[in-house]
Amino acid sequence: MKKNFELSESLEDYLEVILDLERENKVARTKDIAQKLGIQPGSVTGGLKSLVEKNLINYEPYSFVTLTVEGARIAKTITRRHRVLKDFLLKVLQLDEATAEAAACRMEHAVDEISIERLVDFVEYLFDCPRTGDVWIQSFVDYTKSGKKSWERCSDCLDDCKERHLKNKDA
Amino acid sequence: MKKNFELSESLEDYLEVILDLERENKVARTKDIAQKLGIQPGSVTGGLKSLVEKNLINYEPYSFVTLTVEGARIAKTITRRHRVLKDFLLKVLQLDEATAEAAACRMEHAVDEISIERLVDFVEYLFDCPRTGDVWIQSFVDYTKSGKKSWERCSDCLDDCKERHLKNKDA
DNA sequence: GCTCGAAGTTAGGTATACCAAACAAAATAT
DNA sequence: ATATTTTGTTTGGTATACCTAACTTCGAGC
Repeated sequence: MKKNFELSESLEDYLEVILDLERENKVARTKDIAQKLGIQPGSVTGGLKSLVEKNLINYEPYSFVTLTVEGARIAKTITRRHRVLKDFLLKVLQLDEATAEAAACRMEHAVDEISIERLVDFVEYLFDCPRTGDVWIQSFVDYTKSGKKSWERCSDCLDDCKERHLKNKDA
Repeated sequence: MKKNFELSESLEDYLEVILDLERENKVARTKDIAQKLGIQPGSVTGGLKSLVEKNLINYEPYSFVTLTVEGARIAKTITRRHRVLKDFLLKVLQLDEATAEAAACRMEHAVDEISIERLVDFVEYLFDCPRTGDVWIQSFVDYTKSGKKSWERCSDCLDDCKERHLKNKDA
Protein backbone atom coordinates (compact mmCIF):
# COMPACT_ATOMS: atom_id res chain seq x y z
CA MET A 1 0.00 0.00 0.00
CA LYS A 2 1.48 3.29 -1.11
CA LYS A 3 1.46 6.29 1.12
CA ASN A 4 3.17 9.05 -0.76
CA PHE A 5 0.16 10.48 -2.56
CA GLU A 6 1.80 13.77 -3.57
CA LEU A 7 -1.19 16.04 -4.04
CA SER A 8 -1.08 19.01 -6.43
CA GLU A 9 -1.58 22.52 -5.08
CA SER A 10 -4.77 22.70 -7.03
CA LEU A 11 -6.21 19.56 -5.44
CA GLU A 12 -5.09 20.71 -2.02
CA ASP A 13 -7.05 23.90 -2.62
CA TYR A 14 -10.14 21.89 -3.54
CA LEU A 15 -9.91 19.94 -0.28
CA GLU A 16 -9.48 23.12 1.70
CA VAL A 17 -12.58 24.82 0.33
CA ILE A 18 -14.60 21.62 0.54
CA LEU A 19 -13.79 21.41 4.24
CA ASP A 20 -14.76 25.03 4.55
CA LEU A 21 -18.10 24.46 2.79
CA GLU A 22 -18.81 21.33 4.81
CA ARG A 23 -18.44 23.43 7.94
CA GLU A 24 -20.71 26.11 6.51
CA ASN A 25 -23.37 23.97 4.82
CA LYS A 26 -22.78 20.36 5.85
CA VAL A 27 -21.98 19.54 2.21
CA ALA A 28 -20.11 21.20 -0.67
CA ARG A 29 -21.63 21.88 -4.08
CA THR A 30 -19.95 22.47 -7.42
CA LYS A 31 -21.16 26.05 -7.73
CA ASP A 32 -19.84 27.07 -4.32
CA ILE A 33 -16.50 25.33 -4.80
CA ALA A 34 -16.09 27.16 -8.12
CA GLN A 35 -17.02 30.43 -6.51
CA LYS A 36 -14.60 30.04 -3.60
CA LEU A 37 -11.75 28.99 -5.86
CA GLY A 38 -12.53 31.72 -8.38
CA ILE A 39 -12.80 29.28 -11.29
CA GLN A 40 -15.60 28.14 -13.59
CA PRO A 41 -18.00 25.36 -12.50
CA GLY A 42 -17.04 23.35 -15.56
CA SER A 43 -13.49 23.13 -14.25
CA VAL A 44 -14.58 21.85 -10.88
CA THR A 45 -16.04 18.59 -12.23
CA GLY A 46 -12.60 17.49 -13.40
CA GLY A 47 -11.05 18.26 -10.06
CA LEU A 48 -13.73 16.31 -8.23
CA LYS A 49 -13.08 13.29 -10.44
CA SER A 50 -9.40 13.32 -9.52
CA LEU A 51 -10.26 13.54 -5.84
CA VAL A 52 -12.71 10.63 -6.12
CA GLU A 53 -10.03 8.51 -7.78
CA LYS A 54 -7.72 9.30 -4.89
CA ASN A 55 -10.47 8.40 -2.42
CA LEU A 56 -10.42 11.81 -0.82
CA ILE A 57 -14.05 12.79 -1.40
CA ASN A 58 -17.45 11.13 -1.65
CA TYR A 59 -19.10 12.31 -4.80
CA GLU A 60 -21.50 11.16 -7.53
CA PRO A 61 -22.24 13.26 -10.61
CA TYR A 62 -25.05 15.79 -10.05
CA SER A 63 -24.79 15.26 -6.34
CA PHE A 64 -23.05 17.06 -3.47
CA VAL A 65 -19.54 16.51 -2.13
CA THR A 66 -18.26 15.42 1.26
CA LEU A 67 -14.74 14.56 2.40
CA THR A 68 -13.69 11.02 3.17
CA VAL A 69 -11.84 10.39 6.42
CA GLU A 70 -8.52 10.63 4.60
CA GLY A 71 -9.68 13.69 2.66
CA ALA A 72 -10.70 15.42 5.86
CA ARG A 73 -7.38 14.55 7.45
CA ILE A 74 -5.46 16.18 4.60
CA ALA A 75 -7.82 19.16 4.40
CA LYS A 76 -7.33 19.82 8.10
CA THR A 77 -3.54 19.60 7.74
CA ILE A 78 -3.53 22.17 4.95
CA THR A 79 -5.95 24.42 6.77
CA ARG A 80 -3.78 24.28 9.86
CA ARG A 81 -0.69 25.21 7.86
CA HIS A 82 -2.60 28.14 6.46
CA ARG A 83 -3.67 29.25 9.92
CA VAL A 84 -0.18 28.91 11.40
CA LEU A 85 1.48 30.78 8.58
CA LYS A 86 -1.09 33.55 8.58
CA ASP A 87 -0.75 33.86 12.33
CA PHE A 88 2.97 34.33 12.01
CA LEU A 89 2.66 36.83 9.19
CA LEU A 90 -0.07 38.73 10.99
CA LYS A 91 0.97 38.65 14.62
CA VAL A 92 4.74 38.46 14.42
CA LEU A 93 5.67 40.11 11.15
CA GLN A 94 2.70 42.47 11.56
CA LEU A 95 1.68 42.34 7.93
CA ASP A 96 -1.76 43.59 6.99
CA GLU A 97 -4.68 41.19 6.66
CA ALA A 98 -4.74 41.05 2.86
CA THR A 99 -0.99 40.56 2.45
CA ALA A 100 -0.89 37.91 5.18
CA GLU A 101 -3.84 36.04 3.71
CA ALA A 102 -2.41 36.06 0.19
CA ALA A 103 1.03 34.90 1.30
CA ALA A 104 -0.36 32.20 3.62
CA CYS A 105 -2.53 30.91 0.76
CA ARG A 106 0.48 30.35 -1.42
CA MET A 107 2.93 29.24 1.26
CA GLU A 108 0.65 26.57 2.70
CA HIS A 109 1.54 24.24 -0.18
CA ALA A 110 5.26 24.78 0.13
CA VAL A 111 6.07 23.68 3.66
CA ASP A 112 6.26 20.29 5.26
CA GLU A 113 4.80 19.34 8.61
CA ILE A 114 8.11 19.42 10.44
CA SER A 115 8.69 23.05 9.49
CA ILE A 116 5.15 23.99 10.44
CA GLU A 117 5.49 22.33 13.83
CA ARG A 118 8.71 24.19 14.41
CA LEU A 119 7.06 27.47 13.43
CA VAL A 120 4.22 26.80 15.85
CA ASP A 121 6.74 26.09 18.60
CA PHE A 122 8.65 29.23 17.75
CA VAL A 123 5.65 31.55 17.76
CA GLU A 124 4.41 30.02 20.99
CA TYR A 125 7.78 30.37 22.64
CA LEU A 126 8.14 33.93 21.38
CA PHE A 127 4.80 34.88 22.93
CA ASP A 128 5.24 32.95 26.18
CA CYS A 129 8.85 33.70 27.09
CA PRO A 130 9.12 36.57 29.60
CA ARG A 131 12.04 37.96 27.65
CA THR A 132 9.89 38.39 24.57
CA GLY A 133 6.09 38.17 24.61
CA ASP A 134 3.73 41.00 23.69
CA VAL A 135 6.05 43.68 24.99
CA TRP A 136 8.97 42.59 22.89
CA ILE A 137 6.74 42.21 19.82
CA GLN A 138 5.53 45.73 20.43
CA SER A 139 9.11 46.98 20.46
CA PHE A 140 9.62 45.27 17.10
CA VAL A 141 6.46 46.93 15.79
CA ASP A 142 7.71 50.31 16.98
CA TYR A 143 11.00 49.61 15.28
CA THR A 144 9.37 48.77 11.94
CA LYS A 145 7.44 52.02 12.18
CA SER A 146 10.31 54.24 13.24
CA GLY A 147 13.05 52.37 11.40
CA LYS A 148 15.29 52.95 14.39
CA LYS A 149 16.83 50.42 16.67
CA SER A 150 17.90 52.32 19.75
CA TRP A 151 19.35 50.07 22.37
CA GLU A 152 19.91 52.94 24.76
CA ARG A 153 17.04 52.21 27.08
CA CYS A 154 17.82 48.50 27.20
CA SER A 155 18.70 48.38 30.88
CA ASP A 156 15.38 49.96 31.82
CA CYS A 157 13.63 47.69 29.38
CA LEU A 158 15.19 44.62 30.99
CA ASP A 159 14.33 45.89 34.48
CA ASP A 160 10.72 46.41 33.45
CA CYS A 161 10.70 42.97 31.97
CA LYS A 162 11.96 41.39 35.18
CA GLU A 163 9.47 43.33 37.26
CA ARG A 164 6.59 42.13 35.11
CA HIS A 165 7.89 38.60 35.29
CA LEU A 166 8.05 38.59 39.09
CA LYS A 167 4.58 40.15 39.34
CA ASN A 168 3.09 37.47 37.08
CA LYS A 169 4.78 34.74 39.08
CA ASP A 170 3.10 35.92 42.29
CA ALA A 171 -0.32 36.30 40.72
CA MET B 1 3.76 49.36 -21.52
CA LYS B 2 2.75 46.49 -19.29
CA LYS B 3 4.55 45.79 -16.08
CA ASN B 4 2.82 42.87 -14.50
CA PHE B 5 4.73 40.08 -16.20
CA GLU B 6 3.59 37.37 -13.79
CA LEU B 7 6.33 34.78 -14.14
CA SER B 8 5.63 31.08 -13.54
CA GLU B 9 7.46 29.25 -10.78
CA SER B 10 9.18 27.20 -13.43
CA LEU B 11 10.53 30.23 -15.28
CA GLU B 12 11.59 31.81 -12.01
CA ASP B 13 13.59 28.66 -11.32
CA TYR B 14 15.27 28.92 -14.72
CA LEU B 15 16.34 32.49 -14.00
CA GLU B 16 17.67 31.50 -10.61
CA VAL B 17 19.91 28.71 -11.89
CA ILE B 18 21.02 30.78 -14.87
CA LEU B 19 22.20 33.49 -12.46
CA ASP B 20 23.93 30.81 -10.47
CA LEU B 21 25.69 29.41 -13.52
CA GLU B 22 26.65 32.85 -14.76
CA ARG B 23 28.41 33.38 -11.45
CA GLU B 24 30.12 30.01 -11.69
CA ASN B 25 31.02 29.93 -15.38
CA LYS B 26 30.29 33.40 -16.81
CA VAL B 27 27.58 31.84 -19.00
CA ALA B 28 24.91 29.16 -18.63
CA ARG B 29 24.59 26.15 -20.90
CA THR B 30 21.60 23.92 -21.55
CA LYS B 31 23.16 20.84 -20.03
CA ASP B 32 24.04 22.55 -16.77
CA ILE B 33 20.65 24.23 -16.46
CA ALA B 34 18.99 20.85 -16.97
CA GLN B 35 21.24 19.27 -14.41
CA LYS B 36 20.67 21.94 -11.77
CA LEU B 37 16.91 21.86 -12.28
CA GLY B 38 16.83 18.06 -12.36
CA ILE B 39 15.06 17.95 -15.72
CA GLN B 40 15.97 16.70 -19.19
CA PRO B 41 17.97 18.95 -21.56
CA GLY B 42 15.19 18.67 -24.12
CA SER B 43 12.84 20.41 -21.71
CA VAL B 44 15.22 23.31 -21.19
CA THR B 45 15.07 24.49 -24.80
CA GLY B 46 11.38 25.29 -24.43
CA GLY B 47 11.95 27.19 -21.21
CA LEU B 48 14.70 29.23 -22.82
CA LYS B 49 12.39 30.17 -25.68
CA SER B 50 9.80 31.51 -23.24
CA LEU B 51 12.45 33.54 -21.46
CA VAL B 52 13.73 34.99 -24.74
CA GLU B 53 10.19 36.04 -25.67
CA LYS B 54 9.91 37.80 -22.33
CA ASN B 55 13.28 39.48 -22.92
CA LEU B 56 14.79 38.01 -19.78
CA ILE B 57 17.71 36.16 -21.35
CA ASN B 58 20.08 36.51 -24.31
CA TYR B 59 20.08 33.25 -26.22
CA GLU B 60 20.47 31.82 -29.70
CA PRO B 61 19.98 28.11 -30.49
CA TYR B 62 23.14 26.05 -29.94
CA SER B 63 24.68 28.90 -28.03
CA PHE B 64 25.04 29.80 -24.36
CA VAL B 65 22.70 31.82 -22.18
CA THR B 66 23.13 35.06 -20.29
CA LEU B 67 20.60 37.15 -18.40
CA THR B 68 19.38 40.50 -19.69
CA VAL B 69 19.37 43.42 -17.28
CA GLU B 70 15.72 42.77 -16.45
CA GLY B 71 16.32 39.02 -16.17
CA ALA B 72 19.19 39.59 -13.79
CA ARG B 73 17.06 41.93 -11.70
CA ILE B 74 14.34 39.30 -11.31
CA ALA B 75 16.84 36.48 -10.73
CA LYS B 76 18.46 38.44 -7.95
CA THR B 77 15.12 39.15 -6.32
CA ILE B 78 14.20 35.46 -6.27
CA THR B 79 17.64 34.46 -5.06
CA ARG B 80 17.40 36.96 -2.24
CA ARG B 81 14.01 35.62 -1.19
CA HIS B 82 15.49 32.15 -1.15
CA ARG B 83 18.39 33.29 0.98
CA VAL B 84 16.23 35.19 3.46
CA LEU B 85 13.77 32.35 3.88
CA LYS B 86 16.48 29.75 4.26
CA ASP B 87 18.23 31.94 6.80
CA PHE B 88 15.08 32.16 8.86
CA LEU B 89 14.39 28.43 8.64
CA LEU B 90 17.98 27.56 9.43
CA LYS B 91 19.01 30.10 12.01
CA VAL B 92 15.75 30.90 13.75
CA LEU B 93 13.61 27.79 13.38
CA GLN B 94 16.77 25.67 13.54
CA LEU B 95 15.68 23.29 10.82
CA ASP B 96 18.30 21.05 9.29
CA GLU B 97 20.05 22.04 6.06
CA ALA B 98 18.07 19.76 3.75
CA THR B 99 14.65 20.65 5.16
CA ALA B 100 15.44 24.37 5.14
CA GLU B 101 16.74 24.24 1.57
CA ALA B 102 13.70 22.33 0.31
CA ALA B 103 11.20 24.60 2.03
CA ALA B 104 13.00 27.79 0.95
CA CYS B 105 13.04 26.50 -2.64
CA ARG B 106 9.29 26.19 -2.67
CA MET B 107 8.43 29.22 -0.56
CA GLU B 108 10.51 31.65 -2.58
CA HIS B 109 7.79 31.76 -5.24
CA ALA B 110 4.99 32.32 -2.78
CA VAL B 111 5.92 35.53 -1.02
CA ASP B 112 5.90 39.14 -2.12
CA GLU B 113 8.66 41.65 -1.55
CA ILE B 114 6.91 43.42 1.31
CA SER B 115 6.69 40.23 3.34
CA ILE B 116 10.31 39.37 2.62
CA GLU B 117 11.46 42.82 3.72
CA ARG B 118 9.51 42.43 6.91
CA LEU B 119 11.01 39.03 7.54
CA VAL B 120 14.50 40.45 7.05
CA ASP B 121 13.70 43.20 9.53
CA PHE B 122 12.35 40.70 12.00
CA VAL B 123 15.31 38.34 11.88
CA GLU B 124 17.72 41.23 12.13
CA TYR B 125 15.87 42.69 15.10
CA LEU B 126 15.66 39.30 16.77
CA PHE B 127 19.42 38.85 16.51
CA ASP B 128 20.35 42.41 17.45
CA CYS B 129 18.01 43.13 20.35
CA PRO B 130 19.72 42.53 23.72
CA ARG B 131 16.57 40.87 25.00
CA THR B 132 16.79 38.20 22.32
CA GLY B 133 19.92 37.63 20.22
CA ASP B 134 21.95 34.45 20.19
CA VAL B 135 21.29 33.68 23.83
CA TRP B 136 17.54 33.81 23.47
CA ILE B 137 17.69 31.74 20.27
CA GLN B 138 19.74 29.20 22.18
CA SER B 139 17.05 29.01 24.87
CA PHE B 140 14.51 28.34 22.13
CA VAL B 141 16.76 25.61 20.73
CA ASP B 142 17.05 24.04 24.17
CA TYR B 143 13.31 24.20 24.48
CA THR B 144 12.70 22.45 21.16
CA LYS B 145 15.08 19.72 22.30
CA SER B 146 13.73 19.27 25.80
CA GLY B 147 10.13 20.10 24.96
CA LYS B 148 9.92 21.97 28.25
CA LYS B 149 9.35 25.62 28.83
CA SER B 150 10.47 26.25 32.35
CA TRP B 151 10.19 29.87 33.27
CA GLU B 152 11.59 29.24 36.72
CA ARG B 153 15.04 30.62 36.11
CA CYS B 154 13.71 33.66 34.30
CA SER B 155 14.88 36.18 36.85
CA ASP B 156 18.43 34.89 36.63
CA CYS B 157 18.15 34.77 32.87
CA LEU B 158 17.09 38.41 32.77
CA ASP B 159 19.88 39.40 35.14
CA ASP B 160 22.42 37.62 32.95
CA CYS B 161 20.97 39.36 29.96
CA LYS B 162 21.29 42.78 31.55
CA GLU B 163 24.83 42.06 32.66
CA ARG B 164 25.81 41.06 29.13
CA HIS B 165 24.14 44.13 27.75
CA LEU B 166 26.00 46.50 30.08
CA LYS B 167 29.27 44.75 29.38
CA ASN B 168 28.83 45.10 25.60
CA LYS B 169 27.94 48.75 25.99
CA ASP B 170 31.27 49.43 27.73
CA ALA B 171 33.27 47.42 25.23
C1' DG C 1 -46.94 16.17 -13.83
C1' DC C 2 -44.83 19.80 -16.70
C1' DT C 3 -42.10 23.57 -17.51
C1' DC C 4 -38.28 26.38 -16.93
C1' DG C 5 -34.36 28.22 -14.73
C1' DA C 6 -30.51 26.95 -11.92
C1' DA C 7 -26.92 23.80 -11.24
C1' DG C 8 -23.91 20.49 -13.10
C1' DT C 9 -21.50 17.91 -16.76
C1' DT C 10 -19.37 17.16 -21.20
C1' DA C 11 -16.72 18.28 -25.11
C1' DG C 12 -13.37 20.71 -27.36
C1' DG C 13 -9.76 23.93 -26.91
C1' DT C 14 -5.57 26.51 -24.77
C1' DA C 15 -1.38 26.91 -22.13
C1' DT C 16 2.28 25.14 -19.25
C1' DA C 17 5.67 21.97 -18.40
C1' DC C 18 7.59 18.00 -18.49
C1' DC C 19 9.41 13.30 -20.89
C1' DA C 20 11.87 10.11 -24.31
C1' DA C 21 13.85 9.37 -28.45
C1' DA C 22 15.35 10.81 -32.98
C1' DC C 23 18.10 14.01 -34.99
C1' DA C 24 21.51 17.98 -35.77
C1' DA C 25 25.33 20.78 -34.59
C1' DA C 26 29.57 21.61 -32.37
C1' DA C 27 33.67 20.32 -30.14
C1' DT C 28 37.31 17.09 -29.47
C1' DA C 29 40.67 13.69 -30.55
C1' DT C 30 43.42 11.34 -33.49
C1' DA D 1 40.37 16.68 -41.97
C1' DT D 2 37.46 13.35 -40.48
C1' DA D 3 35.40 10.27 -37.01
C1' DT D 4 33.54 10.18 -32.54
C1' DT D 5 31.59 12.07 -28.59
C1' DT D 6 29.22 15.60 -26.39
C1' DT D 7 25.86 18.96 -26.44
C1' DG D 8 21.67 20.86 -27.97
C1' DT D 9 17.21 20.79 -30.53
C1' DT D 10 13.05 18.86 -32.42
C1' DT D 11 9.21 16.05 -32.41
C1' DG D 12 5.51 13.68 -30.59
C1' DG D 13 3.41 12.38 -26.47
C1' DT D 14 1.57 12.81 -21.46
C1' DA D 15 -0.45 15.14 -17.57
C1' DT D 16 -2.42 19.07 -15.20
C1' DA D 17 -5.49 22.62 -15.02
C1' DC D 18 -7.95 25.86 -16.65
C1' DC D 19 -11.55 28.04 -20.22
C1' DT D 20 -16.11 28.48 -23.09
C1' DA D 21 -20.12 26.79 -24.87
C1' DA D 22 -23.37 23.19 -25.64
C1' DC D 23 -25.95 20.11 -23.36
C1' DT D 24 -28.18 17.43 -19.36
C1' DT D 25 -30.25 16.87 -14.98
C1' DC D 26 -32.59 18.46 -11.03
C1' DG D 27 -35.93 20.66 -8.51
C1' DA D 28 -39.38 24.47 -7.48
C1' DG D 29 -43.51 26.51 -8.76
C1' DC D 30 -47.58 26.41 -11.09
